[in-house]
Amino acid sequence: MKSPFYVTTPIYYINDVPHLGTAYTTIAADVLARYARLRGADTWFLTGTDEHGIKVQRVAEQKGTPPQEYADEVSAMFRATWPRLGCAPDDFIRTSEARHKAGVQDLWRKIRDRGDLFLGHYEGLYCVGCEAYYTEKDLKQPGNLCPIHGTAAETVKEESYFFRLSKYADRLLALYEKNPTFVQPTSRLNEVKSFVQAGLSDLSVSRTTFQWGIPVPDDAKHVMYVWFDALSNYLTAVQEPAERRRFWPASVHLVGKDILRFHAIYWPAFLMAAGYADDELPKQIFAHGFLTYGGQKMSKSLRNTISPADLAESLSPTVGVDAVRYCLMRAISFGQDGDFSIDDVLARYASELGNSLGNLLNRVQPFAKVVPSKGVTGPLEADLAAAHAEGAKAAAEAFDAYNPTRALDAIWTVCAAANVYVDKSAPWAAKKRGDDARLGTIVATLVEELEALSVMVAPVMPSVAAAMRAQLGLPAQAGVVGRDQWPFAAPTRSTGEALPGGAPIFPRFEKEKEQELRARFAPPPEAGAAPAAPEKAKTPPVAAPAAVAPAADAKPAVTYDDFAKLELKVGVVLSAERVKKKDKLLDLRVEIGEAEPRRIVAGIATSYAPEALVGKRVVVLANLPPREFGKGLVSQGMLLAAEDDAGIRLLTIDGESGPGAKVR
RNA sequence: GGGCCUAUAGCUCAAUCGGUCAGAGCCCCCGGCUCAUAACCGGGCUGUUCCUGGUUCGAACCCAGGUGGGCCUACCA
Repeated sequence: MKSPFYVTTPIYYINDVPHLGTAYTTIAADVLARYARLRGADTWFLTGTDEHGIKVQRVAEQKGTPPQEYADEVSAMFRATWPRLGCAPDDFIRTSEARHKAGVQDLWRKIRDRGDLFLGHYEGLYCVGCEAYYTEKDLKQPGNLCPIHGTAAETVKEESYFFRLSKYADRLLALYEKNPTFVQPTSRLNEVKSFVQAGLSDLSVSRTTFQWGIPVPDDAKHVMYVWFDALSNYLTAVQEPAERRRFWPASVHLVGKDILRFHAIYWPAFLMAAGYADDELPKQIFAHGFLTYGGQKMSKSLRNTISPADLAESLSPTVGVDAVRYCLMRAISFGQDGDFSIDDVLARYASELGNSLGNLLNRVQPFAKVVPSKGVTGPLEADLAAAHAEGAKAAAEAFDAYNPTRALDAIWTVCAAANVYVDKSAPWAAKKRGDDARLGTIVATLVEELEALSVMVAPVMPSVAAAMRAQLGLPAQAGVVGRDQWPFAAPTRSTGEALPGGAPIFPRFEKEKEQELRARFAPPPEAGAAPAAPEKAKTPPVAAPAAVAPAADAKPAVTYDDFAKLELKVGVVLSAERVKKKDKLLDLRVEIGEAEPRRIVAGIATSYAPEALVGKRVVVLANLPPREFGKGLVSQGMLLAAEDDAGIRLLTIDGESGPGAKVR
């Protein structure tokens, strides 16, 4: 019997909603789990939600609900999404559950008792009003102002527990050396290695500044910080009941490449520190790539428009989910970045699913209502059997290597061979000349091949597999531990069994429907042009903006002479373009009445589309020293603008004051 | 700017160790078939494998530099 197979997705942070990226990971995990079951492995598939932290606590407060209640709500939404995508996790863990809390605290104690957790101080920029740390990025510059309170964040030292990560660098490197497939794909392992080789610093793993988290054992004023809490889920989910412990260690943690570091470095280090031996560590971390949709990278705005579950349901209430799963697994080489689009879905639906697989099933139906007697086989049957054997083996090897893309490729090669077989064997000719024995052999052969295909397709397209089997008069198939059901050779059918047949599984779309789908799921026009995302505005800040608390924000008085030092001028924007790799910056040419227009780089791309700026009259601070942004990008001045939570608004001129007019 | 990844046919992507691998599917064209969802089968078409240099008997593959793209991070005068 195969050893147990335990596959996980990351637990998803409930600050976000399920989107294409999370769907991709979860579907991939589901595919691997279904495949493992088919092969007879004792299989466990885990997903869940990550629910603690300051962000969740704050959103809950703003809604006036207890964090647990808010978490219940969002977590339920995640849980409800997976069946809509054909995913059937065996367990769904939430970090706010008692079993998780107990498990994490247990892990904490083990590490503490072995001496790798120690009390120290965490230093960061802290807003008193929020009772929270921010990075400089989160704060408004200059001055590190809190976006909510408008007050300056202070550098504060806080008591914090630290994990002695630095101690594990050598053992981690040894692990990677000994087990080169620990991180997949291989190119990712190199990344991880070089990160570890560069040196690891100890990790702050607790906070005292918020309460929505898991209390540190014997020091309840501390709450565990994100990664310690979150990563542990893989372990805590298989602690109770005790028989579930057979699944540890995990066979593979599926993760996006953005969180690889945490899984490939922190997680094994935590486990090592808790006393786990190398063979008790997860066997593999598999980092998949990122998806773009229609060539565009995923963004907040896109997440809201492209819901894979909606796409699936619009496509077809019966097989839409399978079609989406198929396309995600087929079109995107697992482990690499890839693109997903409605055009691709429609093309593959028509060609690979409808014409190749679906139509094959229909080609058999007119010839028999029951499974005929198979009779003597010839070279054509041998060819098909050979193609089948090769394809089935290749597909299994690909699935074993967590490469569903290649597995599907191999399966479709078999499908093509079956179509060739129909052509060459020409059952219609046998029928015409009344050769029932030959016709029977051909139909029986095809029925058996179709059964094999229904099995091989099942991990990716479970409902299509079921529909195929129903038309072939076969019972639904289910995984049985210890029984390998992979069809290395096509199975045999008993003569006389019913072939119920049925309507095409992948009916062609009407032109109108296709157009409608294309329109509805077209990638949205270039994102980022919209002024101040309304999405953000719907979460009003707790306190009123800066004006209410002028004292906190006030600067020391200046003299008129100080003010007079500023050279402020009216400028007209001649051109504006985005700056590559710098999302927030726009590169502007502004005419301010000098010989040459000024080049000004302004951090306003989040609030202004470049096109909208051309011709605008703005106020320019003209006597600042040039500021270097790298790569020859030099700003010769700055634009005056007002800024609050709603975004950035440029100061402009009431009337026609020409370029160069002095502002005072 | 720092780190990492990536670039192959019009499109989406393959090519285990550098050596009959420059390939598949889609699109398009031609032919065949008629069981089937105007489906299927056969044939044809398109390549300076991003650029430049290097290593080698031999490079899509290795090395150096450059360019385009992506991700993380930084930037917000």
